[in-house]
Order: sequence, then structure tokens, then C-alpha cells
Amino acid sequence: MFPATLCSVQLPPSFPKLTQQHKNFQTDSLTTHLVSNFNCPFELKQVHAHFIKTKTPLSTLTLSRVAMVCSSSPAFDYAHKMFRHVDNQEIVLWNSCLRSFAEGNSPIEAFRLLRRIRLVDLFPDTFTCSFAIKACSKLLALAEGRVIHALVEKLGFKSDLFLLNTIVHMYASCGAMEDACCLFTRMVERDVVTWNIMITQFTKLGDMGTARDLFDEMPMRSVRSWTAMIAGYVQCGKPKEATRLFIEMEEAGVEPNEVFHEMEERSVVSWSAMIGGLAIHGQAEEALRLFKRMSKIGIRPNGVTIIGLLLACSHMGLIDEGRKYFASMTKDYGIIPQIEHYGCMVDLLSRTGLLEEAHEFIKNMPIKPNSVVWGALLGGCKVHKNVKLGEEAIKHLQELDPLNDGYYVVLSNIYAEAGRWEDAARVRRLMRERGVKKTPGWSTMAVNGVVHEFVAGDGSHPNAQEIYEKWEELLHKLKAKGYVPNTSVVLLDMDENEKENVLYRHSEKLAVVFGLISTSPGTPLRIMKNLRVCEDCHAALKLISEISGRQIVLRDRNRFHSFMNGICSCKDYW
DNA sequence: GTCCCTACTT
Repeated sequence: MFPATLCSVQLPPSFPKLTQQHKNFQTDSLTTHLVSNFNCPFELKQVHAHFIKTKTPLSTLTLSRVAMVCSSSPAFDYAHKMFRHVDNQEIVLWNSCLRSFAEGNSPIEAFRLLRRIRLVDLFPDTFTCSFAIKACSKLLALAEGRVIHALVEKLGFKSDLFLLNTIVHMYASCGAMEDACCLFTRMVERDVVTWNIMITQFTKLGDMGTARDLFDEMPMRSVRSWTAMIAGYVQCGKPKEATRLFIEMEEAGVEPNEVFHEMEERSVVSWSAMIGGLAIHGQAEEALRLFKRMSKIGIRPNGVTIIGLLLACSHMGLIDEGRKYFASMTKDYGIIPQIEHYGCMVDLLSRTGLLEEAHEFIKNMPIKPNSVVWGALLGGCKVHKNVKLGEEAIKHLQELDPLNDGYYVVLSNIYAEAGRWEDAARVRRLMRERGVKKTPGWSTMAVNGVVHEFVAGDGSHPNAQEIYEKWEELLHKLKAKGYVPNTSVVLLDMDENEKENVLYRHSEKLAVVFGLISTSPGTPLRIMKNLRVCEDCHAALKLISEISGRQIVLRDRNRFHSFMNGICSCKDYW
């Protein structure tokens, strides 16, 4: 809130006017101080008064900073009246505020500012609308987006291509694909960005068919078009198609329709997407090979490229390579490691079982470790059964991310595996006390364009009876192949029979069985899971791929698993 | 001064 003085002051009818006529003006030290320290809206009037008194030209103040500081009401009104006299491009100042809000952490503030702009006699331009729509995209505020779209039409900006692209993107990112498509179809003029937006959205929906049709149809392609398609194939578990397209992109070269420097910038993204994609598909060697090729043709990696490399090493346990890349990022490429890089390194060390080293690494990091970093250590403690360090990690996680159920579950699991049932129960009690609930596991699978959802233990699927019957049949075959249910992954304190039943109702098993009975033989099955696949399901899926002769692609929270002929692409390291 | 792509852990 503002102090009453600022709120209640009535501006004089003739608002003090300052122009830029003082050419040889020398600022005194107080003015310099006021200018360089202006960061409080309460002070605007005082500063303004001082400027009038000392005949300081208002342009001495950085007006964009004033706008930023005073963008909230009621300082807004005062700043607006002040700007009116000094800057005939006042809207630009507010636009840059809108932009900061829309792109930063306060898109709601962008809406408030837009309302203030509309309330005074200021005319929004295409930029104003563009930033306001961007705020809608960020907040997934479809209703507000529609209002601003209407405003765009009303103000007569409806043929502005930049603006229309922003609106198409807003509709698409808010999930209103019909509106996005409708606008796309109606647009008289489209550029490569328009097409890229549509392609990207379809790839995000997993509809690679439509995305590909658009990609083939578009009159010209930019690096981003290729990147969107490649990333799309990676995300939906088709690394082969991604690689094929990547090679095609290299062979085709890219049309010079973006400034050269920018093109080079962008192509780092394609390479990084491809490297990261190969990494989460467990093709570490391929990812590292690609990186060598990229370096050879002179494309410099950025921070994201390095994350891809570290991920690749992490998913395959390539400890020495990981260390090497982490060291070289600063030494050879001048990239300062961010928290994400530290997260990858802790993950790499922890997974490999170098838990003490990982702990030391965390203690010596120059930036404050976040929950991801401690979570990575905790994950390693689970795999390598280290109760002591697990407890250390959870101590920090309770402070950093107390409501995240995943960490408690892992710790409880660590205790359970060590046979410390009382401690495991204590963790579960703690969760109850704090109101933290375990996220139920669910899997989804699309069959003939319909997305089927399976929740662990759930019997609500229309084909539940059939699924369970098929599972019983499959179970015999699995056991004949040597499958032994791994009940240790069931955290609940119950007898072995009950545990087995819980295990047999895991969502990914239900999904796979449903896939087997509802698709023709040989069809690959694609499943998404919200959590990480459990060890038992992983073992079962390997065998099912062998028995059924099907490829099963499972995208879990962490990475892709591609099961084929009894083997998983993660090589059981995950 | 504007629009679209890549990214850590559980």
C-alpha cells in the first residue's frame, strides 16, 4: 500500500512541466543520488519536486525504470501524468513493463497494468497487445486471452502477423486447439513462425501425424521447424524417426531465412535437443558421438547441450566421461555451471554408487543446493541401500520441499528394504500428519485415437474383467519364464499374497495387458507413466515383450524404456 | 521494443 500522502494528493491543474531544454545541465550530487537510487514508488513525487526545484531535465531519470517502479496503482497515475509531458512515446515505456511482467514471474501484474493503461487516455499498440497475450499464454488464461483477442480486432490490429502468431500460440498453449486451428486457417498471411507454432503444439499433443503433414506442407522451414519435429519424435518415443529427420536436416541445409548469427544460435538448439533425446532413450554413446560431430563442425555448445551430455552419462553410468564434460564446460566453453548441472552431477555420482563423493560434492557446491540436488542423492541411496545418507538427504528435503510426497516414499522404501518396518511406518505417519498424500500411479495408452487411463489397483476400466483374465493367463507364461514377483517394491505392511495382488494391479501392467488384447499382433505398445516404473514391472515388461513378440515403449517420469525381445533399452540401469 | 524450439531430481 502507498502512504496516504501519495494517494490523497491532488495534482495541480497545471501539472509541473519539465522539458529537455537544459542542454548543458550539470547534475548536483543529490540529484545523482536520487537518480541512481530510485526504486520506491513513494519517492516519485519527492524526486519530481526536486527535479522541478533544481530545473533538472526529467530525461536524466531512466524513464523505463520509473515506469517499472511505478507501474502499480496509484503511483501509475502520477507517473503517467509525468510521462505525458516528457515523452510522446509513453506507451513504449509501459510496454516494456508489460513485457517484463509477462516474461517474468508476475503475469498477473501484466493484467493489472493493462487495465490501468486502458483506464487512462492511452492507446494500446500492437506491442501492448502482444505482451498482454503472452501473459495469458503463461497463465493459461484462455478467457482473458479471448478478451484481448477481441480487443485486437476492435483496435484494428487483426492483420498484424506478429500479433496473430502470438494469439495462435495463446490458444494452442491454453489447450484450445480448435480456436488455434480456426485462426490459422483464416489467416490471410502466414509466416514460418505461424507454421512452427502449429507444428510444435501438435507434437506436444503427441499427434506426430498432423505435425508431419504440416511440416511437409509448409512453404519454408527454419531451424526451429526441424527442431520442433525432432524434439517431437524424441518426446513420443521415436528416436529413430528423430535421428532420420536430424540427418535429413543436415543434408538439406537450412534456408537462410533467419539473420546468420541467429541461425547458428538456433541450430545449437537442434543439436542439443537431439543429444538430450538420445540421452533419455539410453543411447549415450550415440549422444556423445553427436556432440563430437557438432564440435567438429564448429558449433559451440550451450548450457543445455551440456545437460544433455551429463544426462547421457548419468543414464549409462559413464562416470569418467561425465566428470570430463563437467570440467570442460567451464574450462573449454566458458559456461558457468548452473544448479541443473550440479543436479546432473550429483545424479551421476549417486546412481553409480559414489554416495560419499556425491555428498562431498553437494557440500562443496558454490551455490545453494536445491531439492533436486538432494533428491538425486536420495535416489542413489535407494538404489545402493544407504540408510544413513538417505536420512541426511531427507533432512534437507523436508526444509526445501516439505509437501513433495516422492521423497517420503523413497525414504520409506529405503527403510522397508532394510527391514526397518517401524521407521518406514514412522515416515508414513509423518506424511499423514503433514497432510502429504502419495501420488497414485497411473498410466495412459492411446488405442485408435482414444486415450485410456489406468490407475494402480483400479478396476474401473470397462474392460477390467477381460484385462484381469488375460493377466492371469500371462502370469503363468511369465512364471514359466522365471518371473518371480518382487514384493519388496510394495511398501505397505501386509502379507506376501496381498503384496503380490497389489503388484499385479500396477497401472503399467494393466495398460500393457489392455494393449495386448485391444491391438492386432505385432503392433508396438506405447505407454506413459506419471511416476517411475517399479523394478517388478520393469522385469515383467521385459518378459512380456519376449512372450508377445511386441515392442513396448514406456515413457516414465524419468526416461524412455523400450522393451524388445526380453531386453530393455536402459540396459537395466535407470 | 514483438511471435515459435532444446533442459536437472523424485
